[in-house]
Formats: sequence, structure tokens, C-alpha cells
Amino acid sequence: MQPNTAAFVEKVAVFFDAEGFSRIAGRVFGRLLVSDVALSLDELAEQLKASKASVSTETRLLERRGILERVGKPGDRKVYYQVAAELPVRTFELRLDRMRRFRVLVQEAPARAGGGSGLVRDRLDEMDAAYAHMLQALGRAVTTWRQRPRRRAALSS
Amino acid sequence: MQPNTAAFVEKVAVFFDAEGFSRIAGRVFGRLLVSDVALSLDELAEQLKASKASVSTETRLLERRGILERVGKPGDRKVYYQVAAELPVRTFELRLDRMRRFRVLVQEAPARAGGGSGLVRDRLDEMDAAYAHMLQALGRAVTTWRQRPRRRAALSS
DNA sequence: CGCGTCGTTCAGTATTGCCTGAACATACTG
DNA sequence: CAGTATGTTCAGGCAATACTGAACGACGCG
Repeated sequence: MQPNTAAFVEKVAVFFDAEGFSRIAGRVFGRLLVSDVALSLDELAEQLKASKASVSTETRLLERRGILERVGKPGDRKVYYQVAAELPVRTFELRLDRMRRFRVLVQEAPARAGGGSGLVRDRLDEMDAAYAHMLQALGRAVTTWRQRPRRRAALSS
Repeated sequence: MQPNTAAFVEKVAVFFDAEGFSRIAGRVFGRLLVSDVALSLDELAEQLKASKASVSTETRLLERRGILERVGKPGDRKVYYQVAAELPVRTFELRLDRMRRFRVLVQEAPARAGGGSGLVRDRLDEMDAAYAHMLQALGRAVTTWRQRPRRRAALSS
């Protein structure tokens, strides 16, 4: 692996770290982001200097979140990982999910659910309205991106 | 502090935890979110059963991020904290920042900066375009929210 | 000035959770 | 069916860091 690539991978790793992921998860993602071929567990473990155990755990986590995909090769028992086809959309949906989860937290706040009125109530209502506004805008943006006009793409099937 | 409130505070705390903040930072924010008066360091420390040292550190962190505000009371030397006035806007701006930071990471990826072409290059270009699209939409949404028509608000000065 | 109040800083501890090696499960191969 | 390759799970070590108590500094008041 080129030193340039290694540096990039590490940057992605610290970013993921700050986002609540493990560092190895970030390395795996970063590595696959700049790979033009799918990589096996062993390849990832070796290139990232991490144990196969960690790589196995983290790849499955990332796969569950729709960030990675497993692919097979004919006549090969190994599992290969690559970045998800709809990666950008997927990452935005993950962000949307986080926002939605926080919104329900606000909605279920006792000061709000319990009726009543006052400063706190108003504040929470405003938060909720703001989240409604932003979530709608974000959802629409994802949709328009999905439907964006594309250059003639290579057929994949 | 009511048990309901304590439960809410704790929920916010675990959410913040997952977002990379410390748990106490989450507790402070959660508590202030449902308080109709600004709270002092000592009050926060006591109610959250945390040391004044931690609360001091975390409040200053949250203040630096524009999530909290310090306010004073006439004839009182203490510092009181409350949730920022423009809280919703601020939280979205923080999310925007994170996205922007990741975008520059992608833009500076060696496989992209180094010219060339191919699958990886296309993927990174697509990521960048997607981020451009989403960031623009988000920025617009924040603006429209800022300019939203409001009910007659109580004058604050 | 001296004293009490308040906030910050810092070294040390405790806890969390990341990461790993080794054992285990499963599936293929000859 | 034995042997091998591959992926997963798990207990334990270890590094990072969250949190605290105590010392410190600053400020205002009498």
C-alpha cells in the first residue's frame, strides 16, 4: 500500500473515531474507498496491520449499516468486501437516522409530552419544528440526488 | 430533579456519548434543555451528581461549540449556563461542519488529487458531487429556517 | 488588605471499550 | 472422511480517556 494511501486511510480513521466508530472500522472504510478491487479479510488485515478478528467484526458492522458490500468471486471461497454501490445516499441516510432519533428524544421529553406550557415547552416545540423542517429538506435532497441525470453509465448486470 | 427529568437527561447523555461527546457533556445539555432558568456550575454538579471539575470542563466545551451560553445575574458573581438562543440552527451548523470536513478529506484523497482516472476516481468524484448537492440543500434549509415567519415573539431586550 | 466565594487546572485513578490471539464452527477439497 | 482453508466468537490485556479531589488563581466584599 502506498504511503499516500496509508496517510489517507489514517485520516479517515480518525474521522470515524470522532464519529463514534472504532478506528479499525475507519481504516477498513478508508482503504476500500480508494481500492478499485474488492479486498478479502486477509488482505485487509495485512494491509491495515490489524488482526483478522477485528477486521471481521468491523466489516460486518459496516456491512450491517449498508456502508460495505460483500461480494464473491467464482471459484473462490473467500469473502470480498467493497464499498456499497449507493454509498453517498447511504451515508446521508445514516445521518438522517441519527437526526430522527434525536428528534424523538425531544418529542418524548417529559416537559413536552406532559402537556403544560412555558419556556421549556416552547423551546422543545421549536426544536421539533426545526427538525421537521430540516429532515424534510434533507429527505428531498436525497431524492433529487437519487434521480439526478447521469452520464451514460456502464451497465452493471 | 424529577425522576422523569433524570431519565430524559440520561437518554440525552447516551445519545451524546454515541456522538463522541462525554457523558457528562450530554447530561449538562440534557438538563439545561428542560430547564426554564439558567443553572450555575454548582447546581449542575449537584443535580447531575458530578464533580464541579467535570461540569466546568464540559460546559466550556459546549459553550465553545455554541451549544450553551453563559449568562450573569446582577449582583451575583456566579456564572449561569443556559441553552443557546439559536440552538436548532447551531446544531445543524455543527452537522454541516462535520460533513464539510469529511468532504475535504475526500477531495484531498491521493487517488483524486493525483489526477488520473478509473473506478476510484469516479467514485470519489461522485462522493464529492453528492456532498456538494447535500451541503447546498442543507445550507438553504438552514437559511429558510432562520427566516421562517414567527409568531409575535416577546422582545428580549 | 484578609477572607470567602467561585471557576479552572492538574495529577491520579477508575472505567470503558478497543484490539488481539487462540479456540471454535463451518464449509470445501481430494 | 480426514485435512485444510476461511470466518466468527470470546476472554483477557491494554491503552485511552472520562472523571474526580485537591490545589490553585482570581475576584469582590467588608
